[in-house]
Amino acid sequence: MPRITLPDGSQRQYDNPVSVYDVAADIGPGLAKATIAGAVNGQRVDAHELIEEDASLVIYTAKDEDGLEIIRHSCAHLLGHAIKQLWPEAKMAIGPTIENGFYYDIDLEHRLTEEDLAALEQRMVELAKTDYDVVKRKVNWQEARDTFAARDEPYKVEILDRDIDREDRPGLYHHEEYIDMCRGPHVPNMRFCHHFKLMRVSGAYWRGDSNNKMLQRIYGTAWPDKKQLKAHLQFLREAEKRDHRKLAKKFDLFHLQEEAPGMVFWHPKGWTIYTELERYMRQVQRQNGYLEINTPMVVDRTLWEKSGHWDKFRDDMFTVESESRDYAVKPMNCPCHIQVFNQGLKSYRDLPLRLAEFGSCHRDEASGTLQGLMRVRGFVQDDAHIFCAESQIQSEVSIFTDLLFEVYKDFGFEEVLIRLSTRPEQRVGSDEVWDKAEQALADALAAKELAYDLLPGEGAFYGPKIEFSLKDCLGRVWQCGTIQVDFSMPGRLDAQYVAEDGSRQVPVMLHRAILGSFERFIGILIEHYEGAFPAWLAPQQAVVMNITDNQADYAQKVADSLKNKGFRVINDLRNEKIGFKIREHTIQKIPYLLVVGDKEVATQTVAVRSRSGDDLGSLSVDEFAERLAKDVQRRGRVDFDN
RNA sequence: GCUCAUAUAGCUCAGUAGGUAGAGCACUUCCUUGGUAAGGAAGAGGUCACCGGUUCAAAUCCGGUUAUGAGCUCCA
Repeated sequence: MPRITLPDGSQRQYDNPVSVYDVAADIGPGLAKATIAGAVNGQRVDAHELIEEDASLVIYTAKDEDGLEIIRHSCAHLLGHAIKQLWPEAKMAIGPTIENGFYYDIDLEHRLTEEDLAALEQRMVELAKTDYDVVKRKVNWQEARDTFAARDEPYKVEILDRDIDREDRPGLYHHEEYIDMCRGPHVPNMRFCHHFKLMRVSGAYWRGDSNNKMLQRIYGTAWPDKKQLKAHLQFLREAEKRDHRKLAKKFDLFHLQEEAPGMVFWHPKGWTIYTELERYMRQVQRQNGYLEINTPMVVDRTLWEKSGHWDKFRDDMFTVESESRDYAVKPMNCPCHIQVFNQGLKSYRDLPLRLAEFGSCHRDEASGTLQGLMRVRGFVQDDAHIFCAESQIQSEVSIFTDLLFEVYKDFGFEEVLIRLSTRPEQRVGSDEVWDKAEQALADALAAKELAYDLLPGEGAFYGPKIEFSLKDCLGRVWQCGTIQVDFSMPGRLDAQYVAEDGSRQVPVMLHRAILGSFERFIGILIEHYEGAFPAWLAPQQAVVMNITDNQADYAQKVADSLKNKGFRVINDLRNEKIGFKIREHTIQKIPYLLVVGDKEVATQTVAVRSRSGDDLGSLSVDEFAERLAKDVQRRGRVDFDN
């Protein structure tokens, strides 16, 4: 006699066990029809699973996040159903949901082409159109294994053998003749899976291990209705236009070329953004107790051996040889910073000592990992190392976190993902030391009440880290800021200080960066602003345009006067119509367009237009300069120009 | 590094079934001096990524290399 409590607090009493679907039908036929699955006492279950005891129940429809995820998961099964019809020899691996969709990894000799993908999608459409019922059967472990062994599905058998307890009762979902194994829940009927699209095929290692066979991964996106599917595809098309590599060409910011893969040729406009960013970071660091240094780019191999980097990263380091000595181009700055720390005897009074460097680093990243500005081989970190006593860790982490968010605010970033990465398998330092380091970071985050994800095993080899990540135009996550506790390297490289009691102590080192690298951060910024940089970063802040040759001298004078005030101003005195010039510079997203005709010459003003097309009226040059100065001062904190 | 795809003028792209390359924009020159998103005309510009093979003949077919893109692995 189960008593069912619904989310609104109402209760329903039944004489016999009921399914989620039964309760939905009891509430109304519309809800019954829309029911995908449910949650009984917080546990997700299939629509037809029976509830025997008193329970709370949430009913999922396509409108719920959970319902949508189930739809996506079932689309993966649908893909499996279609694959096995078209390529019966395909071996099915796993088919989970991901953001916006799903994928299925399959082992298939035949290489799937674009046309195959279209044919596969077509078959999925046909299968889904029949609105067949999905039937779940819970079986014992042996029956599940026999089922997949009989169907020649070695990956499913391996999953059962390795990952599923012999006492478990795996769920077998029957999609007509196709059977998939899944914890579920899944949709009760394929009518929920009508709005999907297969996106691409790529390689993926079985169990995510590059020593294993590479399977073919088929990606799809799925939505509750046609409208949302269309909207998503539209979003992808729009995102493509914001791609920083595309915008870099459009705005002439930088280029990459074959002779220097993963290394950036900055053009004047891109380099202006870079140097303004650097100037800003230098100011931030000076105001926050950092001392800027600079260290060599090419350093003897023995230092890297001592630091431990040679052991772990030698394949990814560029090396050079000179007069029978081996050097490495520095892949990171920390060992060099310790060399600076080690000069002269340090006292506890010197701590925390914050050494900063815009450190140029090179890493010989695997060719397949390179990606525009986001993943490069040559880059500059806004790096700093804080040498401190153990007792100072938490406050330093805390101060740093505040500073990072202050900086990110200046760019208007709203979504920052925070993650705590803990000890990896290959590491240096004792477990005791790792315990302390991980605790220190967790405590600092807790004290700030910052929400974060835990990434076990993802830490650096010398210590755990907090990562602060931003998203690109497609929602891909890129680590930018970081702070890492390191109890190991200072000791390995003989750093010490004299403590209050006169004893020699090894300092703790905090590795930290706010932007991460200028390259990646600028890549993110280009996409974030879609090329419409706020005035303080805009390569060109204003353009002066004359209407006819008559005003050329005055236009030149206006531009010169603004340049003398320190602004980045260009003039456009070409023999073109004003509409043409406005169009060009609007497309180039220069914040301010200054038009001068006879009227402006007579009144000694400029007619100001914003890149968003607003007429800001006639201003004297001084008035305009004041306005621009204000914009520069407030940086990106306010979205002032839209 | 692995899987798949791509590589044609400065940019965006076309080039059907192998017969030594086209468009638009940009560029140069000339005309036009025009008040807020494209005025007109003419001209110049390419060893079709690179190396090799097949062929009478290769941008086109085949093999390799490099780079790029998507994803996987990696990421100090």
